[in-house]
Amino acid sequence: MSVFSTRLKEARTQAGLSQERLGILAGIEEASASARMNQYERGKHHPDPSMVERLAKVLDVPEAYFYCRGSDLASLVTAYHRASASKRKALIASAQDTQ
Amino acid sequence: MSVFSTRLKEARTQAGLSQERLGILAGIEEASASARMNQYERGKHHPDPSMVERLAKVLDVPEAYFYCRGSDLASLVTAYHRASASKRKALIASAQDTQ
DNA sequence: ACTCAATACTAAGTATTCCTTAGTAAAAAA
DNA sequence: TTTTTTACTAAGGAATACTTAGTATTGAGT
Repeated sequence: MSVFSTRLKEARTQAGLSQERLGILAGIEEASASARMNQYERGKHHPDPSMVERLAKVLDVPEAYFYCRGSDLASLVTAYHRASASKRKALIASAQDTQ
Repeated sequence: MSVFSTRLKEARTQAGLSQERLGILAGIEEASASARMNQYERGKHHPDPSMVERLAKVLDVPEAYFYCRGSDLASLVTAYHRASASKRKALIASAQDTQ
């Protein structure tokens, strides 16, 4: 399965949403939400950037999350996304310093 | 301009490559590398995941980099990508702990 | 086990987007 | 200024996504 599919399913199940419900919340027509979301999650098709943005918003993850290969990086970007401004600053700072 | 376009140009110029040269290094036919890369960088078209992967490899960034809205997150994921295993571990750890 | 409802999934055709071709425009180097 | 490199674009053919119309599968309730 593709990285995108894996992360999408991960975040969706975490949020406790069905494929169809997530699609509707992200603005897809009711009639096609189920099929489209399933195609994304099975890796049959890949959504365009504006759909990725809407999915990210509903799931409270940054768009970058969907493209993280390792679960370690995925958790890092999600933690950063959900963190306070001061914690974000601390993370950036420690990422910058060599060693 | 789209987030993708912005990050692509940023990493390409950082690497000191022309649009065409980057495209060729990423495996695009010489004849169409210039046009395609320009379309990506101007936001006219968006490459599929396998092309994103090849561009990321050439530019030494994680795929997620191209989808980072803020330059702060972009620098975080790039730093993580280029860091040693032990530094990665440290970043993950500090991201996990609350506060 | 059986039924009903919800959820997951799929094929096929139309709609949309991308990739290639064939160039022009702009910038940099000689 | 001329040449070369780099950036950029329109248009059509090629490939991919979206919609429709369903079929499986799972889970809850009886």
